[in-house]
Amino acid sequence: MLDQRLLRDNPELISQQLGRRGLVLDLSDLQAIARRERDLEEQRSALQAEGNRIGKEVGQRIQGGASASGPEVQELREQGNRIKHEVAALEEQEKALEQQLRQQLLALPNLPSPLTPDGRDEADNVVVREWGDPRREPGLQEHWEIADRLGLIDTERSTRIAQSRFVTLLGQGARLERALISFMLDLHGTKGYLEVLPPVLVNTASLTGSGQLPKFAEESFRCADDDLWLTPTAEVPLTSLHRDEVIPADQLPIRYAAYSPCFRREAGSYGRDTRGLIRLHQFNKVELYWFCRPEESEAAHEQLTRDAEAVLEALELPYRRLELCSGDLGFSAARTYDLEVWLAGAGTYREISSCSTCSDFQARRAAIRMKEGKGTQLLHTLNGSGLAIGRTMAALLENGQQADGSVRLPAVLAPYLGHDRLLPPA
RNA sequence: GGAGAGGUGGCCGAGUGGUCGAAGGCGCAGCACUGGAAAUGCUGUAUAGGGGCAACUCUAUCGAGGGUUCGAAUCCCUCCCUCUCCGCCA
Repeated sequence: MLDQRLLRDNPELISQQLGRRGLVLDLSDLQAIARRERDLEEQRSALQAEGNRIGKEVGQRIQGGASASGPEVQELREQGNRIKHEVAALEEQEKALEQQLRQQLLALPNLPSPLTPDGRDEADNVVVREWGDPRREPGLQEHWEIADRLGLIDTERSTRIAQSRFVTLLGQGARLERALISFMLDLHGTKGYLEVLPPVLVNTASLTGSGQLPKFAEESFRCADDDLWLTPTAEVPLTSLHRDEVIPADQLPIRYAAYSPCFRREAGSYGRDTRGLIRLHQFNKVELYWFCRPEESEAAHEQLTRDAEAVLEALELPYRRLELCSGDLGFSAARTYDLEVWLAGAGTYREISSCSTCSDFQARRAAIRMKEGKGTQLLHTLNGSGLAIGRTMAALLENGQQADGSVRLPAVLAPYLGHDRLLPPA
């Protein structure tokens, strides 16, 4: 959420910055609402002060011996009553405005960072760096073909169990998935991340705090009988881990690495990536998350991204880092690096991680502050995949495929699997 | 799901209609005392929003929302949450 004070004082700045995202907004009405709300608050609190004064005087007079039903006390009571009603009327208006304001503010995305390059859409994203040596031989298989051939996944039967866009992992496939989760959590653990296994059913407040609601309700699965949703990413529970808290500044930065299954409706992507492990309603992910001081967030963003890249490098997967342009930023992000892994079979790079700094946007929504000396201030939050497990497996299969039909796996996984090669079933 | 108990400041804990943002204690910070420390003493120590250059000041907040009242932490209603016991259960 954006700062109401900024809205009151400088709505042009907001429109201009959101303009970089491609939004055309006239915020003068919203500004008027914000100002009117503040004026009402002023009026109301002055009236309340008067009411408090009268209440005290009544008490003093009665205790001083005046009759509770005497004329002067009676007069004060009537005054008090009148004020009470006026206050109630003002409060009603104020609440209505407040609600309107909040509702509209919650629907506005974050301001892009000054460091975010301008651009319309993904075509304007900037390749920042490339790592590794992509295989480009002809005749390489795509991951679902390999997975199918090696008996790692069963897509068809998953439809029977659930729907399309679900996958069941079998045998070596299930083991590899589990190994990747463990490997990533272990790796991040050595870098100071605290491992977290959060609830994957989250309430509305949690989804609102991290920015998925109210705008993107159609992207999440909801439980009909409860105020609970299936989380689309561990970013949601991790943000709310500290919702409504004031954190002593000397405890920052706080860093978490969480494994969770993630659930997404993938509305509007019919027909895209229908095969394999790329786009599923349920997938596994290890998520990295930072809470830090505002002045640290830029460096934190680089570090978090490096920590995600370290996974790809350890797994010997070629990748490139993109900096998203202003028009391609996610709702809560001020600045984002996407990591794209090379898929040798498909012959393309595919997103495998998205590392964002959200400035104080989520912190304001979720009321997460830090305390240093006296007074509190909003902190900054950052998140990034480290990494999406299914896409990692896809990359390992495509990049590691061998002429003999086996798949060579990176050495770092051997301790988890007991071998470094997937062989076709005998 | 059934029965009961309870939700007060960073923590513990008083407070059943009147000047209570809230006694007392602990913790924390500053000062004094000390060679230094402990102990002791004094002072201070919530959050949000508004006004003010500032000192400061106004309003709200005792789980949440509504009600009674001139006035509510205290009374009434609804809801949420926590704990204990029973049932069920991985």
